[in-house]
Amino acid sequence: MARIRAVDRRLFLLIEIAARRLNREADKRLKAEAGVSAAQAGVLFLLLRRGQRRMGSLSKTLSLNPPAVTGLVDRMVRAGLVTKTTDQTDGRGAMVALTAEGSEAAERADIVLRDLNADLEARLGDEVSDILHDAFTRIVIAES
Amino acid sequence: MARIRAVDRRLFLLIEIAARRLNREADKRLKAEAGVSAAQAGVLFLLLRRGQRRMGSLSKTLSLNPPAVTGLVDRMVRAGLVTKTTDQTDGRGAMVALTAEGSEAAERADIVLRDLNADLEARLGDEVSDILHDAFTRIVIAES
DNA sequence: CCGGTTTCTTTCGGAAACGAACGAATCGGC
DNA sequence: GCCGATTCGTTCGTTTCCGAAAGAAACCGG
Repeated sequence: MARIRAVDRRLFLLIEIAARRLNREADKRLKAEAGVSAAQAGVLFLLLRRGQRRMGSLSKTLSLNPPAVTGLVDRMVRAGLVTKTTDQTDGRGAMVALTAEGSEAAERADIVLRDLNADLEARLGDEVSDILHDAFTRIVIAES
Repeated sequence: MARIRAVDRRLFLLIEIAARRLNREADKRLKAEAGVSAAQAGVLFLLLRRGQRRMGSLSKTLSLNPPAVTGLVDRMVRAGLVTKTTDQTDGRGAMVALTAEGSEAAERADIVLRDLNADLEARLGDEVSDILHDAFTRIVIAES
């Protein structure tokens, strides 16, 4: 409790700490139950829901700098989760798609994410969850 | 907007993306106006408010793993912002304290943080800010 | 059809974070 | 007083992310 008061009235710092905790918890569970990291799960989730996507699209959707996407996808290719090929309609673009193995991992990750989400929302309560959802959606949309 | 729907109903992913955005924005402003990174600002803020602290205390308060604190503080020592000495009362402990230069940087960082906080709260509104504050405090406290 | 611009991605160097494993110092039971 | 257990911090190797700059491909005005 005393620990909290130290960052009291700095919502910004509080969000960083909370995000770190949530990410650590999610990463641990995802690695144990789906065999992928939290960052990789974000990519898998998108590909599962929206189909194959270009690097730039992943970068924008996940709000990651292009170099971060390059590294992340490269490790996923090495792990056999996705393939990276040249976009047929635009030779500059690189298209990322799930492999069979990647699809299975994505399904498992999806279950874990759903579970984590349920836990989190249960901890917060429905009303607060909705407000948080709106607030963060606004932050993510803002100046995009 | 379409971009948001992709992570819709995954509060967890939304928080991660939002935290990344906020951190990137804060890091840029802190580097420009206070000459320190966002991670360093967190340490400076704590030392300014609570006085010298041991590594383990920083680790717990900021919810960072011990190795992360070692690296962070080492870079800050190299930058002349803090000193690291052996705790007099316990030879195992390492005490971290602000230098004169560090104090000045901490004051500047504090101003920037206050500013960022005001921006964020203005964007969210008072009521939502309070709810968010409570919610994240609960997350940070939980199972600590 | 061709040089310049724009768009997309990668390379580079560094900061920040993690888990696992290790060494040093203290503490506690005997 | 001593020795095992605990606590504290660091080292190691890896992942994830950033900004800046370079490289490659497509587009476009003349």
